[in-house]
Amino acid sequence: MPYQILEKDKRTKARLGRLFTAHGAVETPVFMDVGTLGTVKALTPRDLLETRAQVVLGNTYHLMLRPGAEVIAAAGGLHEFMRWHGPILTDSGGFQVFSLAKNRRITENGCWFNSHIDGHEFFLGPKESMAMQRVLGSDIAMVFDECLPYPCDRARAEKSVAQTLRWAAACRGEERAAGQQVFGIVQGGVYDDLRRHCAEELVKMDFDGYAVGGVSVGEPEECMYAAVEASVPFLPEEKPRYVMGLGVMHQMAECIARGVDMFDCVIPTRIARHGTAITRKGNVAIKAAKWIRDQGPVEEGCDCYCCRNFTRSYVRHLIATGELLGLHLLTLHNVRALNRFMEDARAAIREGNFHDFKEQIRKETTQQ
RNA sequence: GCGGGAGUAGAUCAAUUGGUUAGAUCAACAGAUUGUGAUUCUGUGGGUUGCGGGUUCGAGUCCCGUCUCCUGCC
Repeated sequence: MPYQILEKDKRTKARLGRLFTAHGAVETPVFMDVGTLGTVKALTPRDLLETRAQVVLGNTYHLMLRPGAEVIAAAGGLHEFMRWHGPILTDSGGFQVFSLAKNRRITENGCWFNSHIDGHEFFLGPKESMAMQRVLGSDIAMVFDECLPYPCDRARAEKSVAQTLRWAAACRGEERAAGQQVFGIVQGGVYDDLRRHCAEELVKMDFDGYAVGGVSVGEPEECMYAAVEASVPFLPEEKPRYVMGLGVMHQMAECIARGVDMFDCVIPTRIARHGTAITRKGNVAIKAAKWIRDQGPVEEGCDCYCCRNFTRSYVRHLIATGELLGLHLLTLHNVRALNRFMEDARAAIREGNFHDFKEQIRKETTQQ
């Protein structure tokens, strides 16, 4: 039994669970850190352990180009290569079908890309993606899908969903690494019936878990929740649900309340590198002048290494001068901030007051 | 003392033979960022063109004076 539900919230659809992987159990709801190129930018695996990170993401498209399958195979897989011995989830490259849309053309069996690095042409489809994820040896592999843009007309969405389903079936039929789970991905844009259809067809293929994809691609927030509501109810209760690309606290809380267990996002690491801290009182631009002499921590009450040891004044100085330590410390904080958020969310579910927790998060992080 | 060169935004520099509202890049400040093409992107503020005269319809630009700095020569 790879997924176990420990507790269900009464007022919302929130669940407390445990996902078992080849590299350990994951307490859900969980936020997973994005480490596209085999590193969560600016952090070591030791740092990740300290922040109590549970899962790290890798990216098939990017790792396939650099360093390439042979190098990672020679290292014995991604865990060994990057020396992260906890669970790894690999994205299939489906997001790059969206984010690198200028450099690719879709065909029946997959996608021709022109490398964003040197322009050379190469092919990535369900078969190639699963082969690469097998080499990576991730605990959870994602099916190769097409992440649809927003807006997207009905005809295109229909065609794309049909193709995503064909690709999902192809991925399902591929061989896996030892102990590797595979998750399907629900697409369908803003069209509820397409979402439902996609979810139901995926469920027939019997994946280990299911993701909601194609959200947070520029649509209004209500559309995002609508897409989750149009997908999650048609997924099996006893399997983990994962909304891809979400990392804003109140948005994750809303999704947890709708029965979602897993999230990932570049937000904490990216905005850290741009000088912004995630806190329970909303985002704080640490690079702002008003902190220039501030002797308080980045976030009051935070237990991370950055907040326990350094002042806003100092971290601001590091960011302002472009010092590497600034990127490191703020990344460390932001990663810890989201892990702490999830720890509190799990505690709230356990204690039966997740609804209030969610409302409080919304109120306090979105005020002003 | 004499000759030459240079003075323009906080910094480094642009600006056609004199011609619209003196620009650019850093810096500063503000905002974005959602399965990373991201140490990124967008925006804003900022000028007595060393100073004082003159010529001209019009001067950063030409002329005179003056100050400062750099450089060469005695």
